[in-house]
Order: sequence, then structure tokens, then C-alpha cells
Amino acid sequence: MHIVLVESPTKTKTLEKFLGKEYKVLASGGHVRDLPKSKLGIDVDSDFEPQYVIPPRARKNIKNLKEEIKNADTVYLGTDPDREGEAISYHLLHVLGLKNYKRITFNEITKSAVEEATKRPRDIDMNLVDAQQARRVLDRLVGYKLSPFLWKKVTRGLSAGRVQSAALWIVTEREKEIEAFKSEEYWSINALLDSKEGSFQAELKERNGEKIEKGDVKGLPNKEDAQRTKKDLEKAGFTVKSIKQKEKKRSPLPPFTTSTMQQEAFKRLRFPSKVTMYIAQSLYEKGLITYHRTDSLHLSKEAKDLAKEYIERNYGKKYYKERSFTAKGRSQEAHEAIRPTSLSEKQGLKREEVKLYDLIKRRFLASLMSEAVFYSTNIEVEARNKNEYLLSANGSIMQYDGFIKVYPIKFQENELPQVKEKEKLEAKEIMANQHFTKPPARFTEATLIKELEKHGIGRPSTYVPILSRIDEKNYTEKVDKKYLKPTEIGRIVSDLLANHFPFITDLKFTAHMEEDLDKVAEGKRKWQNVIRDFYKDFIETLQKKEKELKKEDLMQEETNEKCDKCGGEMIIRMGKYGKFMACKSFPECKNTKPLEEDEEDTPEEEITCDKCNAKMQIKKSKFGKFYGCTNYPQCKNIKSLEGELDIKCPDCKEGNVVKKKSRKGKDFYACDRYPDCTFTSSKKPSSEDE
DNA sequence: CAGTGAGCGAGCTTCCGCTTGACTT
Repeated sequence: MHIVLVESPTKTKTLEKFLGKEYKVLASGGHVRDLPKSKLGIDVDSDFEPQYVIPPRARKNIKNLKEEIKNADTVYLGTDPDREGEAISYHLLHVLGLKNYKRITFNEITKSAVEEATKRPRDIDMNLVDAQQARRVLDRLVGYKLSPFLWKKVTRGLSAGRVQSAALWIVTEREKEIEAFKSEEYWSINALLDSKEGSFQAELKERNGEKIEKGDVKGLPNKEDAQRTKKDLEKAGFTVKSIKQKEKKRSPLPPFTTSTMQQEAFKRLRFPSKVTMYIAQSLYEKGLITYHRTDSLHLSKEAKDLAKEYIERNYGKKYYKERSFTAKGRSQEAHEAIRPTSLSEKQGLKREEVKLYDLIKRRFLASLMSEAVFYSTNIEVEARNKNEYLLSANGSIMQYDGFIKVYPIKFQENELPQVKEKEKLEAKEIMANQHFTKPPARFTEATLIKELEKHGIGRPSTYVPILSRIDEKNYTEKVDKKYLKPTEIGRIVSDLLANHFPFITDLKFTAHMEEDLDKVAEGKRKWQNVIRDFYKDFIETLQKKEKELKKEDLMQEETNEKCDKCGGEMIIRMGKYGKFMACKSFPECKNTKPLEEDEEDTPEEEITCDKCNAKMQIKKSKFGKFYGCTNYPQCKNIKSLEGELDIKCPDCKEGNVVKKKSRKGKDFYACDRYPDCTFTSSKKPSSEDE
């Protein structure tokens, strides 16, 4: 009897089928040995010797494995073929005290791949294991040294780490960009032009040989300029200058990785990353898709055959196109891309599972289908009056759908009339439109993951935990249930780290680390030397900053308030949820109180409650701000903040129209006499409409 | 497309990357 050890329990049954009765397949369930949770667990004075322990979670399984291997002839270590997988094998070897073992790897769970693997066993690659150890030790040193620094200098319970702090910094910097952004006005001009064959729209591109670009304030910066140009164009003569036509091909996107699956599932299905991964896990356990935590784009021969047969049968031969995908960057290629394991109809799936499965299937099929072909036309139009102008119109028609048949994408079809060169055109209408440049958008879960992946920060198995982390620590919050915004404490932590430990917010740090780890994996460097190089500078700045930075300077502000318990001074301190006022003589006096509301939250003029005549105050709720009676909870009267729309309700003619937010966060307009009047509208009713 | 309001914080916290089942009442 031989035993094969793998990482995921869901693989064991399939493998047993392939390997036959001589083999029993068991799972480690991830890592089986790690640094202790309660202390650093690294002897920094003794060549960074790690002190590994078996985490409580793994104890039971290890006990079971020990029992199982007792009468095994050979133990095959079949963990994933990457850095972490190699380390898991190494730890299994030690924990189980294996003598008779062989290391085998396979990139896909097919009979041939697995049989091949057992024929070619090798030894454990200690260089690869060392690269993992270096990664682990570095992350531990950074996390377990910087977090306590934050406890001392800011407030208890905070955390910092190579990955989470980079993520937080990205969110914080974007917020600063948005705050610093100054919106600028610009105008665009479009002409509706008549030709013999029909009319089309062209956009103004040049004036007297000077380019007018969207958002380029030098072009048409204001209404005056736009109106003057519009007037000039209205009396201008228009001529077709040139017509360019060409075929444009559009290629399908590669099949899903964890990251792109999360992005598309959010875009197309509105699934948060966590939900996507939960559903994917279930599909994987049912054997319907390949492994869902992967950064590989690889498709096996079996996968391509599957797609070929399906595409040719359902859409025709010319729709199939064989392609090979390789991930750019640093994919560890332990698995395939995410794809369906078969293409037969699936039954008994939950509604959400169907949706995600369908998306995965379409994306996979599309990746092996032919390009879509568009016929695109560009018409340039000259105009002349007081000034000379150049306008341009783009048309595009899909000639052949190709992959778009199964994976619809957004594109605009626009057919232009068959004009001829030098043809005179007539302007039916000249339209001047006002625009404003927009600030960059806040990150969503999906776009933040994309950004992290771009810099090689984090792994497929950690994308969701990273998001949870910065959320649980109250470093970020969601705006409109979707956009990430740093909280006050998030900003303080991000700025502190960026100012004093710039390596951690340097997005290239991880990439450099990976280069070093590669050298370790190739046997060109000792892992301890990589760590030592980093640690020397790190611990030096840490010690320097410990002395230099005083919590008082960072966090405490004086106030004019007196403590109403002991009469002492009140100061502003920092907690997990932001600033608050506390008595200076803590811990003798434990008095605290919240800070005054922001000025914008106190009404400009006094509002009195029309039920009990008490004052009303601005309150916040999950649905936004509103006026609440200060007599609460005795008087529960409330008023809407945005009563100043000055539009009478078209239904009851008594109440005022107010803007509200639905549970889903969408704006709508309603009567403020609700529930007496139940008028609603998604658009703003006009005031003249009486 | 329909409701609304806190008040805590200040001695044992914390990392990243693998992987899922759950000691008992």
C-alpha cells in the first residue's frame, strides 16, 4: 500500500480512481507547520532560525495522517508544484517523520499526468523550500515588529504588513488625489451633417490647425469660446476631406484567473469577491470547475479538445481557434486557468452557481474562439468660415461575431453613410456641450485586487482576506456600498508608515523581494542572507523611530474643554474608530466623550420640531443624513434635510419633493408627506409642471 | 425605490499564504 499526500481534500477521490487500489490519497489541508501565533518565533540572533509549531487547526489531521502512514510502503508527497507546496511537503516530512518518501508533482488531475508523476519522483527541492521560508520569515518580521509599533504610537489592536499596508496605502493615496482634484470645465462641439446618403455626427477636432482634445482646457475652455465657435460653424461650408476604411480584429480575453474572475463577476453579476469565491469553492467541490485559486492562464490539452469539440458542434468549424496563454509576470503556474471540467448541461445548481458557472464557461469557450471582425470607417470633414476646422466621425460595424457569440462585450455599432471625397455637406445642427473633468474613481474591491495583482502583491488565496483585513481593522469603509474610502484611522496609519517606513508603501518592494526569492530558489543566494540584508536596515530605523516619535506629538491635541467629572483638562485621543475626547488624567479619571459634530452637521438656521417645539439636529443613518428631534426618544419626529428642492409634490400638491435613497443605494424622489402621500419618481419632477 | 437616531475607545493586540471543517450544549 502506497500513500499519496496532497493539499486539497477534494482531489483525493479523483486521484484514487486514477491510481488504483494500491494507493490511498490523503490531504494535508494546507500548511501543517507554521510560526507560533503568540510570539515572533524567529531567533534573529541565531541566523533567523524559525521555531515551527503545528497550529491547533492541523493537529487532529496530523494525528490521523500519522496513523494512516504506519503501514505504508512509500509515501508520495504530491502537494502543489510551487513554493508553498514544496514547503508543505517539507513540513509534512518533518512532522510525520517520514523515512520512505518520494516527492511527485503534477499540474493537472488527469490519469496520464498522475501516472507520469509517480514514474518520475524526485527529492524535495530545498532551495524552493528556503525561498518559502524567507518569504514567511520576512512577512512575520515586518508584521510582528511594525504592528506593536503602531500599538505604542497610535492605539492598541492595529496591524501592519507587507501586503495589507500596501493595499491601505493605495486606497489612501487615491483618496488624496480625489481631494486634490480640481474639476475643470471644457466644451465639445458636434455637428449633425447631411449628405446625399443620409446624416451623421462628427466631432470637432481641430481649429486653425490646433488640436482640440477632450479635457484639454486649451481647446474650448468655456461657454463664450464654445458659442463663438458654434456660431462660426453654423454658417460654415462643410466638405468631406478623407474617408478611411479598414478591418479591425478583436481578440477574446484569456480564460479566468482568480483575480479576473472576481473582477468580471463583480462587473457583470454584482457579486462581491467573497461571494464569488464562496460560489466557486462550491462549484469546485462539485467537480464542475478546475481549481479556483490560481494565477495561471494555462489550458490543458484535454481542455482544448473539450472546447474544440463543443465549439465546432454548436457554432461551426471556423469559430474554433487554438491559442496558448501564458501569464505575464510571476505566475507560479501550479494549476490551470479556471474553466469548466466538462461542457455537458448542469442540473441542480443554485441560481447564483448557475450564473458564475455560466460566466466561467463562456469566458473559457471564448478564449478558444476566433476573433471578431469589425469594419471601421473614419470620415474627416473640413469646415471653413472665419476659421478653419477639422471634424471627424468614426463608424464601426461588426462583420463577424467570432467569440462575441458566447462572450458579449460592450461595443458601439455606428453606421456612417457612404459619402464621397470632396462631397459637400450641410450642417443641420451644431451642438455645443459642456463637460467637466472628473476625478479618478475610488477603488472597488475588484479594482483594488487588480491593482495589487499588477504589482505582484498578494496571492489568489489571499485577495479576499486582504479586503476583509483592512475592513475589519476599520482602516477602510465603503461608500455607496461599493467604493473603498480610507477612514480617519486608516489615513493616520497609512501616513505614519509611508513617512517613516517607506519600504512598506513602496509598491515595488514585493517585486524586489520576489527577485531575491528567485535567487534563493535557484540556489544562488542563502535565504538567511536575503533576510539579513533587509532586517539590518529595518530594525535600525525601527529603533530610531521608537525613540524619535512620541505618541503625544502624533496623537494628542489640546482642547479648551474641561472634564465634567473631575474638572481637569480634556485632550483629543485616538481610538480604533477615530478621534475622541478623553480626560488628561487617565487612568485616574476615565471620562470620555465624543467630539463635537462637524460644522457641516450643525444646521445653519435653527430648525424646530413641529410636534414638540424642541430643536432639531442633523443625524446620520445608513440612509444618509436627516433632521432628528433633540427630544428623542420621547419625540421621534424627523424631517428631511434636502427639503429645499422647492418643488411641490405633483400628486398631493401639498408636500415637497425630496431626494431619497433606496435600500440599494439608488437615488429617487418622493413626497415628504410619506406615508400619507406615496408619490415616487426616479427622475426629478420639474417645478414648472403644475 | 420607504427607514432612519449608539457610543465605544485606554493592557496582551499583530503577519502572509496554504487549505476547509466545527472540541460541545
